[in-house]
Amino acid sequence: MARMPSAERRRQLTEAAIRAMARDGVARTTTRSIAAEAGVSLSVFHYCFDSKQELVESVITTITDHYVGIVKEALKPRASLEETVRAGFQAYWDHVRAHPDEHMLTYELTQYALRQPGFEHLARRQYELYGELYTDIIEQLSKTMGFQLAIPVPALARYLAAMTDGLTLNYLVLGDEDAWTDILDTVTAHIAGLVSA
Amino acid sequence: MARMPSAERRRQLTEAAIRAMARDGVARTTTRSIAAEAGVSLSVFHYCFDSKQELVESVITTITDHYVGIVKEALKPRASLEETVRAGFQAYWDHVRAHPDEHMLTYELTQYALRQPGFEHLARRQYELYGELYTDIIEQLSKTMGFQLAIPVPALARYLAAMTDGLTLNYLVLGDEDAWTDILDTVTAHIAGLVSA
DNA sequence: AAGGGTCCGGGACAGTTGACCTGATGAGCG
DNA sequence: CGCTCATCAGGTCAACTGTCCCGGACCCTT
Repeated sequence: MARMPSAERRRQLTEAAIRAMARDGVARTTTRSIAAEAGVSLSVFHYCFDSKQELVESVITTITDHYVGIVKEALKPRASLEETVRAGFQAYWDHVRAHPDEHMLTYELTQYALRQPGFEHLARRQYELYGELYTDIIEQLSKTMGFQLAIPVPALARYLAAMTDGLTLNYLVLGDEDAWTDILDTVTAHIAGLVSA
Repeated sequence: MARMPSAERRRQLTEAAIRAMARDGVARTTTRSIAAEAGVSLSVFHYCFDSKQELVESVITTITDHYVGIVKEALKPRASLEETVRAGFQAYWDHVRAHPDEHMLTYELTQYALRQPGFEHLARRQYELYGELYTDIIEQLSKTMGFQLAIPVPALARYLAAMTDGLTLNYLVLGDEDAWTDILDTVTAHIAGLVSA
């Protein structure tokens, strides 16, 4: 094995853990399978992390930040508001279809965190970041395109975050891509309707 | 312990498993803890179920049917459509607030089923039933109150199911009951707007 | 070149879990 | 009164998991 500083090894183990968890599920992912996925011995794992929980904490914060980056990336201002919203949803949706396991993992980790004593704050952080993410998007678009909202920004942000979350989970369970054109259209129209240009 | 036929004992063990899983989480629930919760010896468990998986299957179908019953119960026709929708959501929401663990369990079981080889169909069945549930509700209300829909019934049903699911999960993670008045109002208004009286 | 901190490997350990078995006891039904 | 079904206590077993220890290899500094 190539030697590398602990910090980098930690990052490598975190990435390996995400791959292993996305593939096998959180419950089936052991310290041994993570070490194997990273191509290092089990001892290295405990050299870099004091415990498995410490790694899971790293995994949760990493994948949450990653998720936020995905959504932020998806939304770029376009000609009309409706077009912007539609394209943003489409870009997000394309990512979900391309990496379903990774998105499924976010749900698993949420529940793992909620059940693990002392980890509840990580689950809350995850969903608070989702809310803040949509708050930022709304305010950014509001400045760029200029519109008034029918409801308070935090309420809209939370609604959008929750709805996107529910739609994603529903898709991950049921699949059936064709069914989503109508639904995304409905959502887009709704959002566009909530603002008055 | 009182003697009872195997079938009834199975039901009792299933209920005990739901309580134990809702309290401790699916991952921490062992055959021993379920037997203890039901107040029987571990032998009885294996007398009634060939394996733990057989019990989990029973748990998933039971809790899914239970959930469907809850939502069906929540929706009773009222004076106006908007009032009906609002009251239905409120009744459902009251149940979520009263039994958060039970609802959380439905999410855990979905993921358990998706990860357990041979159990994927149970997760799909769960979400298909959600879709059918809302389809029934829409058609029932459509007959009772008489209205036309702006989008296909299956699409609306799936959208409602997914949105409710997402809102519930968001609430279970973040809590903060006060924030939901605005959101439920928005949802209600949206649904009412999707139909033309 | 020598030393020491950093990193890595193999192996061992203790605890838990699901599954299974045995043998015995009781309750209720035909 | 049978005999079957249901229950129980107790223990065994193999597999797996997180954690830890010890020895050795590597690399940078002095």
